[in-house]
Amino acid sequence: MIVLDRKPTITDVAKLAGVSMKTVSRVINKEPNVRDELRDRVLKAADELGYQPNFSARSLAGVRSFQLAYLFGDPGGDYAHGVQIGILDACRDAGYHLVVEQIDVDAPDAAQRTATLVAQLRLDGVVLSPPITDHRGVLDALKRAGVPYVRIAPDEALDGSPYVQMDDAKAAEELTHYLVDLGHRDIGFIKGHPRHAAGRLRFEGFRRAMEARGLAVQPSLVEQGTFSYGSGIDCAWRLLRRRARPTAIFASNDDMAAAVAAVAHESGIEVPEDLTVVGFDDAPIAQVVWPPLTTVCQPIREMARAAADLLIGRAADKDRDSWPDPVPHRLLAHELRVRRSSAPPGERTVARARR
Amino acid sequence: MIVLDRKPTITDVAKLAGVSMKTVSRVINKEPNVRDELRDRVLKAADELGYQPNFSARSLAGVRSFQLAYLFGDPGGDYAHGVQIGILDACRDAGYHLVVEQIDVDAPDAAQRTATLVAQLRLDGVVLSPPITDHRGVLDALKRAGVPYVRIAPDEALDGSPYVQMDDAKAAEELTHYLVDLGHRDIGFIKGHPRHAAGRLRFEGFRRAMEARGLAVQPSLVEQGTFSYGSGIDCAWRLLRRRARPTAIFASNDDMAAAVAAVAHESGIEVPEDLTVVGFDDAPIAQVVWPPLTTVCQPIREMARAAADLLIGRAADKDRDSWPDPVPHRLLAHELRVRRSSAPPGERTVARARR
DNA sequence: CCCCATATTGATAGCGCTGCCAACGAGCCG
DNA sequence: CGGCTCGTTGGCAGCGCTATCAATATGGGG
Repeated sequence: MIVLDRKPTITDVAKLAGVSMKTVSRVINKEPNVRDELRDRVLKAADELGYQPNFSARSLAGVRSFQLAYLFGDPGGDYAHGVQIGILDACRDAGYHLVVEQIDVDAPDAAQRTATLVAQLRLDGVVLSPPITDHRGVLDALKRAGVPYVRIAPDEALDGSPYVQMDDAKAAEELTHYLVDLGHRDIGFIKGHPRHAAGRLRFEGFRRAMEARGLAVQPSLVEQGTFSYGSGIDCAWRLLRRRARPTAIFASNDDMAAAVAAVAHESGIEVPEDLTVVGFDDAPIAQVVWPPLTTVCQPIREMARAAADLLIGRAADKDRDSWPDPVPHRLLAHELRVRRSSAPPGERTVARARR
Repeated sequence: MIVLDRKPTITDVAKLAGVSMKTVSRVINKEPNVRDELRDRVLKAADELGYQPNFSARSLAGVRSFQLAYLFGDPGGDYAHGVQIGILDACRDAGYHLVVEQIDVDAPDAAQRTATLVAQLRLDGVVLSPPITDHRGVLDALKRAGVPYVRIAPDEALDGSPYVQMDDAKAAEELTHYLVDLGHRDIGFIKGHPRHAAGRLRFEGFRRAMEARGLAVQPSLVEQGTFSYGSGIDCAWRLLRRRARPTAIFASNDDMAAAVAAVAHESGIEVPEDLTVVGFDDAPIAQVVWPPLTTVCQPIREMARAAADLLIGRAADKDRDSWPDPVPHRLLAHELRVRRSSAPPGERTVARARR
């Protein structure tokens, strides 16, 4: 181990290894056409000096920056945090760094903020998650700047950019079939935020499954939520104080399902004895409320990882200035998680619902 | 608005404004000693071109990078997310960017990962939150690299670096006094992770308050948790199946308090009628369990903001290569949040506890 | 045995910006 | 009025790296 009075540069490594700077650069960047002997010498020299490339210089001089950015909207979310962890997994493996930025979807300057970000930082790619994944202005700013981006769980998939998603509709179908198989007929549904694709798709899956079983979706049992716990509380009250109360409630996410459980509890309705409650996402809250929620596990972390990997892979593929055709996308598998918030409807509750 | 066929550079702005690059640089960086007239001309030119400085070039050429990093350990946490939002608030205002990195405290390469990070990226500062805020190896790596850092809620405050915290002990004292004032005498306590300062301080505050009121801390009513929901479950079981059950339980954070509420519920013990449960932090979970938890609001976001502001302020203060004396630190105010999980002990429960 | 395609290596010119220092004028003191 | 400081502006080197292209070596076909 050799210690310099300053951070070692590529020049130091080159001198020590007795090769040119360019050869060192080739080795560091794993470029081909370097003899094994030289490669070893360079690697050894770099190791002895504890050399680490300077990312600012790299991105200034070259076409790659080894930097991704993650734009998220929701300042509160487990969701955003999960996505971030997934991206970081990918970055760690690829030697990338991650810059994060929080952008309020409803702020008028969302697009401007995005434009500024990509103008100041050379980025190899940007990952977007809902709700900004569907923000026109943000997408346009990215497109104009020529920065590749991948959308997670996008609304209109067809903006020509790659995306990563799970099959929300199919998962909702499966969950609904599960409820019907338990014996539920009068199933309440709490929709998600109208602007989120996931919300629409989950309802669509529910609708399809009900239809497939010859059951009607009763409009009076469908409430419009926004994915927030608070909206779940409101919807739950409306649903539970009907005289013909449903025997099961399908909430479009776990936050709202947790809210339903809370309202039920407060109303003296036992879950799952008097009411089955199911959620969606398998968020942390699902295992922390009483009873733990039956839900669908959304592979957030894996989706985010896949998104970042697409970006990193593309950046590695030099001299490409557009995505391959067809545009890459990934569909990740979900999984039904049956916990204690679901059970067959009791006699009592069926009678009440039928009344 | 003038459009070039490439991103405008400082040279473009200089030409348009009819001044030297250096003057543009001065204006962009808000340096003094530029005549107002020139400043206006430069600003106007920059605006017309839509000029944005290139951060890579800035950090390569200069001594500032306008970049902070946030190192966090816990991959699951609301806490880490809250801190991040606070840092982003500060960054947004100061025109900084934030790089994030997740480092497992227990991984043997934590220090190495930190060293690599700071060797690759020129950083104006690093924010640390528990538990890595107390990781010796990480702190040493930062010190060796000469990168300023601020610790949030540090354990041993005296490593000579600035820190931001709340008064955990005092808050715990207040919460305990509140419980005693309600009439509770037999109060169970669930400690936090032994390696976290916050855990120790909260217990210390509890102990002091009990002593001040002439009450004994019963060792049999003190359990060691780890801040996790799961550990809360275990501790709650142990506490609640004693024949002399406490009338109140003080959990060192909200996750564990939520666990206590869940166990109580499962055991047929009503909260708060049969058992008062209080937590700490005012995490999202506190308002999402039933009943909502009485807790102490920890100003995470503000603490993080303050930490980032210290770093940014120091970076702005050119040619300083160490912190001013005395080393800056901030103590932020907490607040008691009384919700529905706490009530005076009922006759029945007092009788049982006394038995 | 020569020529050209291919593999391997090096020299050099910047990338866009800031640090340093020189240049210049104005104001001030003695 | 000389010599000084201070405020203001510009010139230029160079941060650490990669892209480009030239230079050289290697090998096969004609």
